[in-house]
Amino acid sequence: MRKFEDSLPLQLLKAREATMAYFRPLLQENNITEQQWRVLRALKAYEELESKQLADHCCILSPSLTGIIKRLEQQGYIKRKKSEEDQRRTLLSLTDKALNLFQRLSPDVDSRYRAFTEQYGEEKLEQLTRLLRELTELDGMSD
Amino acid sequence: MRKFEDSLPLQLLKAREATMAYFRPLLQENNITEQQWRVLRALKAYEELESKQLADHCCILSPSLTGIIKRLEQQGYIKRKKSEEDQRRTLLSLTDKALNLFQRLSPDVDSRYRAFTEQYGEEKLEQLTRLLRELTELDGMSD
DNA sequence: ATGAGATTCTTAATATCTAAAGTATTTGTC
DNA sequence: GACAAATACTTTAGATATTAAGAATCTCAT
Repeated sequence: MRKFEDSLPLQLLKAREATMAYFRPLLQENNITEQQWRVLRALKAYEELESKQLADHCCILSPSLTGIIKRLEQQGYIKRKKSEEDQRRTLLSLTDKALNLFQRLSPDVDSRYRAFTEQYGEEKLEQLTRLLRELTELDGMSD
Repeated sequence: MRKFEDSLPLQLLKAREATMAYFRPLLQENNITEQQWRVLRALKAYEELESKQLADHCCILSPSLTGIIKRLEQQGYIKRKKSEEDQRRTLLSLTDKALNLFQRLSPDVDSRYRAFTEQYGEEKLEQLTRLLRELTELDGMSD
């Protein structure tokens, strides 16, 4: 069996931690969790999404998302409405408060991202991104 | 700000999911969680560890590890003893039951790992490993 | 029109994450 | 040798992950 430290899942976990180290302080200062931030960013990118689609984009399971949505709604960052055509569906979108948050944080996010890119190397980042995409597209055993 | 799908943390998360997809079924069949498996593997590699060291190796925070240890102990996979020199320290190691588990699962783990390597490509895996290591060693903002 | 099956979302139960506080033990200093 | 600071671990509280089950709604063949 592979040596413990050579485990690919563990390496990916550590790499993710190292990357998040650049952004976590900013999120904490603004009382936003990592998952909340992921949800907000997805909604910013797609304007309006159903809960299921949002879960897929964010890699968060529906039951987890239910709670995250509830708390984000209480904090006034997102709003929900029932779909007209299909009463099962819930449509989610950002509030002005959330849009303001992005306005306020974007510069800092960008500068932290630049700091990371400079330290790691732009070329290596592109290579890494390509390798990760190819890995993700494998998905040879998805249920 | 970077496009949502281009977020490196998200890419790393998805890549980890894709990788785990190869091994998760095996763990589930044996009623072992992902974190438990990580802890068991670390203890197999290092024979005997203090709780703190184990937490570092596994990328699990101490408070989480406390519960994981407790459940693994109840299931008879690990044993603990107090250090003689320093009564604060807890020394952890695997039981025979855990060693048997490895004997039983290793062939399956290996074959799943080979399946993954063949599909992804050995050369790409080495490249990826190198890039991930360099990323992890950055750690330019760790507290 | 209707009932079986599918789809969307939620609830429930248990495990884990995270930050903060608490406990026990040890170390360094005076 | 007493005592403040450091260390190892646990506990607590709130948020999230995971699986299974439940509730509401929709689809479709009959």
